[in-house]
Amino acid sequence: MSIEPVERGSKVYLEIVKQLRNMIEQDGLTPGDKIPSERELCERLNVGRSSVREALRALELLGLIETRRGEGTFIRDFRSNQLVQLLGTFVLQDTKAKQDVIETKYLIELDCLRLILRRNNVKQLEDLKDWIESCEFTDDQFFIKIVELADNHLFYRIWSILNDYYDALKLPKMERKDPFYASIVQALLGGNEPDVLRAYYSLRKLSND
Amino acid sequence: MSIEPVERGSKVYLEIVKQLRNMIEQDGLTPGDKIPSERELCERLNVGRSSVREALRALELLGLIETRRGEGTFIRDFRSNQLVQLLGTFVLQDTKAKQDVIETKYLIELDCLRLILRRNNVKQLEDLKDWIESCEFTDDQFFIKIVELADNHLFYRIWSILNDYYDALKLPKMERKDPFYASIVQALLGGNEPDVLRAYYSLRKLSND
DNA sequence: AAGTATACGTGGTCTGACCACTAAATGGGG
DNA sequence: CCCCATTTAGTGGTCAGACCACGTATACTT
Repeated sequence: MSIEPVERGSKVYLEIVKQLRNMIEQDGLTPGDKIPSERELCERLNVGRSSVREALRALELLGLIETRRGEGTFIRDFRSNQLVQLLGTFVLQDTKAKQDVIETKYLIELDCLRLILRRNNVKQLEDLKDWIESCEFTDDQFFIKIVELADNHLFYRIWSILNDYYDALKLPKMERKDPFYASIVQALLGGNEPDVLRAYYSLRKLSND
Repeated sequence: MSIEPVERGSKVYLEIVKQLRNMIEQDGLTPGDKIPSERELCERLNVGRSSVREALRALELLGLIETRRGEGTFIRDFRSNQLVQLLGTFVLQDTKAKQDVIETKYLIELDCLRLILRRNNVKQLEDLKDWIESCEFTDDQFFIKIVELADNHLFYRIWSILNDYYDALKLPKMERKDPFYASIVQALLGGNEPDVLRAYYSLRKLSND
């Protein structure tokens, strides 16, 4: 466990990333927890500090860990981005990729609406209805609630990432259009899928082909 | 351009990432092109080699560049980037919920079927039809083709990850059921969404509520 | 001219040395 | 006894230099 196998062909820093992953999993570390110091990792894994740092810096740029000088390195809440902004400038210049982001975001939102229909939890929908009537909110905030109600953790993660990408792309943000949101919720309460889809398409100004 | 400002508070390796981005943009570098060597970057930016390497390793883990020992560092075709893959393994790590994996996988497969309908590329569908009639294939292989035809790179990546997890969960694999696949393709050719959904539900033995 | 041996440039890694910063241990004054 | 200033140990941040392993281009030999 403490030894770093030669792993010919593989780079040391990638091995360290792997080891860190195991470490996190086995020790059950969660966001906020501290991981061993750089120097301790050197000893435990029998590698140089530079290699450890290469691994940590990479994970940091990915937004998976956070380092505080003088304190240590900590696991981060992956939901938060950091990476998207970077990717936005590097990768997403490709228009096809942009289009994919938008398309995927919308389709997952639709999937979540369908899931909510399937769950058929009236109480939660009533709460949602009260919420949209009682306060101001953005498009993001509304769909965060939608995705949460869909009660599928994977979709939640994926949607969050996509939403961050969406922001990074500097795509025009939806302005508030309360009646549309209300009609979506109403359709959800009605339990009729076509109505829900129609309401969503209206909001997004899409044809419902 | 050649000097690295102090940028107090910011870390050097992040500055280098930024500089590299500018460099790539200004010089119009595209995938496959070579970027300056580590030692040259040290000089040009007045920083230590370790810092340069931290930046490069981070970008490498993101899949944005590729390094070949003895040759140099090259810009990579990010369309095939492993970022989502890597992020996936981290993000999914704590989400062992089998149900979510299955549900998400199926819903994305459905989304892809809808996308194919929307694309309405008859030729590709004809090719697919020929393929399923002419050779043996597994459920995976069939849906790989489906997801490819959907022509959305993000869905392709996400589905691949989910499929890997599906395997890892040791969930029962679909045995070949040719007539079902044929009917899905037939429905796609027909261009009628309800038919497609019905065919898919039959394959997966789901009720189409 | 072809094939081989050498030299050079590249990334890969380790070590040791500082610095800046934080937090815990220490100790003295009330 | 307690509180606050000081010291101290530990942490990340950065740099410099030294090797190594590998690929390529060069020069040399045949």
